[in-house]
Amino acid sequence: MAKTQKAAVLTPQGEDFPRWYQDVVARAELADNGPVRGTMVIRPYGYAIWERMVAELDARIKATGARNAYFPLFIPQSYIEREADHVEGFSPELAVVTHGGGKELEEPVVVRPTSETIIDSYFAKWVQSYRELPLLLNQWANVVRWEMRPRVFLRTTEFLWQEGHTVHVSEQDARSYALRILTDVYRDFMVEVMAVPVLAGRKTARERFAGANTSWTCEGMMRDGKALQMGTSHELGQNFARVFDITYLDEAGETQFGWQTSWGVSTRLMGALIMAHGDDGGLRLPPRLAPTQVVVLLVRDEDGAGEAASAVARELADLGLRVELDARTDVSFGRRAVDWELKGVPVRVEIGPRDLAEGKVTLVRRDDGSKSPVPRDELKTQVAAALGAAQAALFAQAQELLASRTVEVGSVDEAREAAQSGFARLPMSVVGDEGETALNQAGVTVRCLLGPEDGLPDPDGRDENLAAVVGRAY
RNA sequence: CGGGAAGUAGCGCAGCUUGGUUAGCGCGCAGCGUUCGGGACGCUGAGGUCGCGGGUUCAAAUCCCGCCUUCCCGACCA
Repeated sequence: MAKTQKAAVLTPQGEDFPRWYQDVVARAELADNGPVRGTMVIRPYGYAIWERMVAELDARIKATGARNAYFPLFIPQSYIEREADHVEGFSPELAVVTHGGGKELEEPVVVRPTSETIIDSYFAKWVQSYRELPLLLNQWANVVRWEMRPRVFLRTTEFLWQEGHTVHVSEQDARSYALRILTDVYRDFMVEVMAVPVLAGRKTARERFAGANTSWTCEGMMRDGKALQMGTSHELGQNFARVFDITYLDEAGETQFGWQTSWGVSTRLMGALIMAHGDDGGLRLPPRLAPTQVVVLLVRDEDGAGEAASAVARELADLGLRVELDARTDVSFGRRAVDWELKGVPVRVEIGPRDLAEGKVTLVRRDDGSKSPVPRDELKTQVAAALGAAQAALFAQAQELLASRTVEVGSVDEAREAAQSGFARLPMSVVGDEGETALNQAGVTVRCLLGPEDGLPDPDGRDENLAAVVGRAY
């Protein structure tokens, strides 16, 4: 094969991280921009990854007892306006429909930015007795929040998500459910499937969801040291129950307002996946999430290599792995190798005449680029081992990044400085309200509050007694 | 929404300052041939309302006005 100059596949991360991100999205065929500002087209490969996320999350959500339902895209404008904090938080980013059927509507309808108000108006109708609680619902839907500064997957005007909405008999019950979602659904998925270490903590008052009493979050660190809020779970108290009149009769026959939660993760997780693991060669997918875990790459169809490649692909698929066979020998080997690397497929099995003659195949790991000859009869165990090792290695690398770019500081000034390259930790009592304002003015925010040993804070604990993690965020 | 940059073939760009034949180049794409273990090479070829709308002019990719979109930096958010 003629030697040619190896052009950079992507803008290197170190040169221009945002540009690198754009390049990956385009070259790995994840998404395109839509024609309307802030909208996106999710391409088949990107959507396949999202579908894997949905499958894993949906199973965990259902394991907590929630069931799926679907509520309308259009919400009467008056609904949104009922809860004061909620209106104030969302009105700047609402898309409002004023015309329908060729006529001006008597009451404009809002395209849902989130569904608390419409779902709660039905909860009010459905909930009668303490015997029916808790009521645990989830919906997979698209929502619209008009964005000033859109960025594919991270901040789009329309995005896909899951939003859970629940009603409980007590504050305690609502709280423990909100926390269960945070840890057993979100954190578990992010850590175990996405291989992204996250800090699970509480939001400060000013970072809270519009209408919530308490917001809990999972924050991840991207490879450029910036924070990404990957999922949130909110305790809504009785705020919405009071305005939507969600009441039930308790055991004593007394009328009570319900206690509520809401929680969501979105296609922003795609951005987290890209930026937490991607390198200069493109995406690096953790095997548990990858739509294709193993690609069997036929080098050249000679001496029975083609048959051998199909046999290997079948063999691996029979193990229950997600396998793809690439027998496109009319496309050069190098090009195909680069393409699969861009797409982040965790393990590649290369088979050509040379391997065949030696009774082996070549196993290549995407996460570290290692190549090793593997005897045919050891292939199954070696592939399984490589997948396990790749999953662990990606998590370990991300964890090391988080650890090495998080520093303990003692003042707001030091925190602002440290946040330029990662996270800073300091007591919230040192930050205070003025400190938080000062940080915000420098483009830095308190990402979350943590308890002792980086654990979840005591829900009743005061902010001043907690550790603040501050950083720049997407 | 404020400040900056940019929209010319699928992608990346030149041409615009100083208006004037048929709008070029690289990559990609199609056909044929030679290749084939890390983005192969040659030949032939297809592909363009120059972002959209208006204006100036005998003549606009080029000059003027408006709008849309994208990227970067700030205020809001999953």
